Amino acid sequence: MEKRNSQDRVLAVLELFSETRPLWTPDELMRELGYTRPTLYRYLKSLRESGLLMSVRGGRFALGPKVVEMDYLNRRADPLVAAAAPHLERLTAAHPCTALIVRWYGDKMLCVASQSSAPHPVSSYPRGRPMPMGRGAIARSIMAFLPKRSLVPLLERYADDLRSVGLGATAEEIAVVLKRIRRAGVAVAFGEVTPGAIGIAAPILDANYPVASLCLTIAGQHANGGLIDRISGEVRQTANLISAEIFEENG
Amino acid sequence: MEKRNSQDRVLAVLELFSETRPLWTPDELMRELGYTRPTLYRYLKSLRESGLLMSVRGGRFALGPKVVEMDYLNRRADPLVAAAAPHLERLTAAHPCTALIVRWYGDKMLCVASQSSAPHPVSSYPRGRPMPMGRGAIARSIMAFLPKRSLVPLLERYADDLRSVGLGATAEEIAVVLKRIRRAGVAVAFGEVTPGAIGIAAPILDANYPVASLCLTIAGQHANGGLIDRISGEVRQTANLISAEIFEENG
DNA sequence: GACATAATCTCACTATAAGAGATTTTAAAA
DNA sequence: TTTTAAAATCTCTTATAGTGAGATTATGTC
Repeated sequence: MEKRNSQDRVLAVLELFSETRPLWTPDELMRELGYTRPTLYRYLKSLRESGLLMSVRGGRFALGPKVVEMDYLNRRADPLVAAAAPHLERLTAAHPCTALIVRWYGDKMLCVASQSSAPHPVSSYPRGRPMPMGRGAIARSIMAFLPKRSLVPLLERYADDLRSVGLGATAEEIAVVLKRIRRAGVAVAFGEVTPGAIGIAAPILDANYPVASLCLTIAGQHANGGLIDRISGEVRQTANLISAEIFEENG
Repeated sequence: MEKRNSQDRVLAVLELFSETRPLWTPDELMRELGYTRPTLYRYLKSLRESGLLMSVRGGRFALGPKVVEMDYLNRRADPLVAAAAPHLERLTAAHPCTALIVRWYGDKMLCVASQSSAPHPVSSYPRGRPMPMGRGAIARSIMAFLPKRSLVPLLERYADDLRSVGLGATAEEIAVVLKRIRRAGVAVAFGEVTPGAIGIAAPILDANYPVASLCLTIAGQHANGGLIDRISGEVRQTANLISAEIFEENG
């Protein structure tokens, strides 16, 4: 891997922790990162002392309590979470549904706020869990607004998923679909993430860049075309309100 | 402040974010940390690119989405959270109460898991929010087991709080109370954190060091001496089970 | 007590970080 | 639109720290 400065090297340790691999031994970290033993132990010492990592049984490391505290601070401070809360309240009062705010960062999407008025809400993607990028309304509502330079690598990476949900077989076909979504200002997906559910999502934009998406999920069995159209309008409008409130001047 | 290595200097930026001050401008960060402008901007660039910080309106920074994702990973990976879950389930089924696991790290306590069977549970201390150190059963259950070297600075720092809840007026008096708690293996507090509530807490120990506490909170109006004694026994026993399961060999 | 592994230390060498000051970019005001 | 101010980045010299090989210590197991 290319040479990096020291601060990036220590932060790179944190990048390794994932859902499929939440625990690491020092030897594994050394091998994966290419660091020597003294270097890695110096970084682990700093990360442990700051609370970002903690030791767990078997000589392994996990993300630590500082992370738990910082997430609490983020929940409290994120203007997007604050601005969205009354809108989620209103939308879930108006329809039996789940309403989510999903942030797009780096190349991941994750839910940062949600409310539900559905009878038995079960969230496969609770706050913080990265969502699948190649499928669903949320992903498409974001992709539709990404600049080409960011979009092209994503389309390549998720080509199989995009093909398998019937979005298109070629880059040209996919581009056509995304253009249509951009014009509509909203994306709709049927059962792509959660079987039997309809997702309706619109992007939240900061200077035309999609930083997040607002999504409503409803049960397929209750839906007809008219309802979907109405909810689509509300979702688009609400996403625009949130965008204006946070990211436009004099908002 | 004393000289620190680069990795600690960059992590020190993250330390500044707190509940009372969740947003910072670069100028404020420079002043508080004593860093020059180019140095701080280099650190901010790394932290922003890793997702640990994000820009919000008005040229300020907040903790970013990476923190939200890492908290999710911590919830999934923390063996304490996993080991405690069935016990919290059992305890909240047996009594109308709120049951919590609170981790002790650095000099802070924060809730990492909770369940409630109380009729109207309202948590003043949701996951991640630091809890007051000078008052309540949880704090005392932890303090009672801290080594003297860690305990003495804490007693000094929270002397006023400790006095105002009637624990003792002098270090000697407080030491007597903490010794009694250590012998009992459990601490009980009446209305010190949440008015009208009784807290009953026992430490979770790793090699005799208190890394966490298990606490049950019940409504004061339902309690009598016999119930408190019974719940105290269950809390102590459950905390010991959890300690054994996670921190003792062949657990 | 012996042995193996985990973790830390030492120090010479190498590389990078820091920061003063300059420059560029961005935002705001006129 | 222009001007001004502030935010942010860049350059480059100097100073400092980081790296890692190998040694040593600490810890755990048999």
